Amino acid sequence: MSLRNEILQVTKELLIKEGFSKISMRRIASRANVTATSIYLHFKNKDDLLLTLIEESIKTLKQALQDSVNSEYGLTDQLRILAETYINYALNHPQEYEIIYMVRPEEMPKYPKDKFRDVRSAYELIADIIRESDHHEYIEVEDSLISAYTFWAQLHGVVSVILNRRLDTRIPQSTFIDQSIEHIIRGFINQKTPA
Amino acid sequence: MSLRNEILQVTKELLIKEGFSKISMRRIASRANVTATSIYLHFKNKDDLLLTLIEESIKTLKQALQDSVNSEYGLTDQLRILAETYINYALNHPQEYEIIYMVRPEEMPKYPKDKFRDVRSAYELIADIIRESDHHEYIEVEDSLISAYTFWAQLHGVVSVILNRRLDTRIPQSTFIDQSIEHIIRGFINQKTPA
Amino acid sequence: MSLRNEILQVTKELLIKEGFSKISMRRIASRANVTATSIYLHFKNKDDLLLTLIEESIKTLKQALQDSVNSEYGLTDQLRILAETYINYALNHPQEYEIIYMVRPEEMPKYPKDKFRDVRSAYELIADIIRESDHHEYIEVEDSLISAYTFWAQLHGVVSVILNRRLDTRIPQSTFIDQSIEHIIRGFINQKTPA
Amino acid sequence: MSLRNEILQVTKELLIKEGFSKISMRRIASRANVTATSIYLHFKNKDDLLLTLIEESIKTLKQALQDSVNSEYGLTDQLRILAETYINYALNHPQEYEIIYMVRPEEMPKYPKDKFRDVRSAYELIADIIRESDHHEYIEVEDSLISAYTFWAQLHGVVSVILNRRLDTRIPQSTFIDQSIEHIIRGFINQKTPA
DNA sequence: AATGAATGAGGCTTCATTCAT
DNA sequence: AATGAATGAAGCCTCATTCAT
Repeated sequence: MSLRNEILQVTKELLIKEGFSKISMRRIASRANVTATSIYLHFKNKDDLLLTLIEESIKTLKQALQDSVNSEYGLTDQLRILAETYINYALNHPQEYEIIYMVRPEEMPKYPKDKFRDVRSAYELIADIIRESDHHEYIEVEDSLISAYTFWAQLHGVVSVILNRRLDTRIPQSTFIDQSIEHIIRGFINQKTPA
Repeated sequence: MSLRNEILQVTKELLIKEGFSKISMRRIASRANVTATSIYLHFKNKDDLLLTLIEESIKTLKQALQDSVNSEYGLTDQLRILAETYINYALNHPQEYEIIYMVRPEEMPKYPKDKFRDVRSAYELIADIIRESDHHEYIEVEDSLISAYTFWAQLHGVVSVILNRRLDTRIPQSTFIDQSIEHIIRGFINQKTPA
Repeated sequence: MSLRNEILQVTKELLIKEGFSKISMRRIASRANVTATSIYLHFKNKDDLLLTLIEESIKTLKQALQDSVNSEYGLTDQLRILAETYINYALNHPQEYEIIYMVRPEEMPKYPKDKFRDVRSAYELIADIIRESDHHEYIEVEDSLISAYTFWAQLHGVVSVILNRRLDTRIPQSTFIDQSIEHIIRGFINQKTPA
Repeated sequence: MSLRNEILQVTKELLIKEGFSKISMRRIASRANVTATSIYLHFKNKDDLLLTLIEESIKTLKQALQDSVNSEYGLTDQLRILAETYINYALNHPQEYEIIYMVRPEEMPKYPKDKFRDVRSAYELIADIIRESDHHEYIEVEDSLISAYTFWAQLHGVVSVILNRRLDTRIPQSTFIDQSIEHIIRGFINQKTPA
């Protein structure tokens, strides 16, 4: 593995293990068995390194979602698969997920706006799926973009609770996930609350 | 305002404006127009200061939720009101919310376990409401605790998206909130996904 | 006990328990259950407090030595009793001993010269005893002052080793003391090294 | 001179000139005309710096003692030479001596046990010499280890008095040393105190 | 491509002391 | 006689970064 990639990898690990505030050039360097100075041969500065990380992470999440799209699924199945994909990605790549969604913009100096736009395009993907669905009879879609965000927000909530270790220890994680997905999907079905 | 309160206030502001990692005793002191040393007259150390903040924030959130409980409501109404209360609290007290739920445990050295338990008791409140409801015919409650966490996770997702400024600028915040609550409540109604 | 005495007592305890460098006005105050400010009501400043401590400690050591002098003893017995008294005092009042002899003058800002002179008068006491002794046949006393210092130096060495916890744990302290006193006394007996 | 050595040297000087409690990273740096940060390029932290100093000092003392051992000497001569070597070392390397014996363990956080053992091995050296001597008829050696400690304690006392500047100014230092060595050696000769 | 040395800023914390009450 | 609030200096240490090699 090239040093550049090693640095990126190490940084991801540090991020998830010790949190954003504990990331330092020295720590990264030490983990990668190089001098802090060496990092500057591959990245302009700390911001550059972190932004590179963000970019790459966004790319892999988008790819994972796109790979789970199949026009042959019905809408419900498609949403369920998207939800599962999303949650799986987040739990299997907590570092990347952390970087994309859980690091507050304020902590990221000079986080450029076009990166944000890049992240948003992931929701467009979900919005497209909902919009293009044939199954309008089943679903509430006054506005597919809002629905996409609603869908995502709920998924993000589920993931956050787990990644932040706020889930009650008495609850098995898989049960929580299954039931959450069930709730989320059901919320999208076009049935008004019974009178 | 007493200096103690001023320090707490300033810290909250710093937290929301610049993020957790930018909080420092010097910065807090400077904002409060005192020497860093003076903070130690009111708090044992940085942890003590942050934990005080956490404790107080948890208290106010729990109070807000408790105040919104009324046994005369039907379950749906009660859940809706809880959801609204929760989201309103988070948006009106972003600093407090941030402290309670969005700061990663890793960033909080020695975050004591009993504080965690304190936070959890807020979910128990929700769990109790679901459990004690008369309206079992309407709701899926195989396990009220899991349901409470699911409910909370979804609310947390909605709040996170907004507080983290990840909501698409084309979407009005209030519309997003209303629709999200609708989805969440609907997900709890006892209707299986149509075959 | 008056607060003034309480402060002196607490300071002595701190000195022996935590070492000179750990003594601080705040720590002293906290141990005495008063505010740091209160110390300044009884002592001009930290130096004043420490010097008071020194003065009082010197006084008690001198008194102990003087009390162990009895003109009816023979020289050897008198020296042995002085040695025992000295070592006992040091071990029973380690704080005072520490203050008098083991704190380096450099650590004690503005340690006044007349205080040093006061300490020295303790050796004069020993010197006097040696000088006035009838038993010149037994002892090497070309210069009683030097002898007094030699005597003291050896006692001090014994005490230092114990107080500094440098004595090998395999050696019982009492055995070490007994044997040391034996050696010291014997060194004073007027017998040339066998050819 | 390398900065590392310069730092060690400067620290030794500070120790003897201002005392242990006045040693600070800033002061050391300032004396060495570098930033405090630079010290950390050569030593992990303050303890590491001090322990390095200790280790090196112990090594040189042990070497000096070992070099003065010669199996051709008689015991008395050997002890006298050891005593002279010891005192000479202490007076010529006061900083090192200070570090090894006069700094209280309490002041030295995390002073590792194996370092203590290292120091002790110096006494074992003396104990060995006494034990292996042919001249048992002349000497009291119920327990050579205790004798070694007694011997050392007395030497240490002599050195302490001088290094702590407690020797009466009327007494020439060399006279004091000569006479002290005489006393110490004589104390070891196998003659009971006359009845 | 990589390093070692260095720095200035800033992190948390404790210090002795003063001042108004 | 005692306190609480406050300060400026200093303690140890880590940071991101630069520069010469």
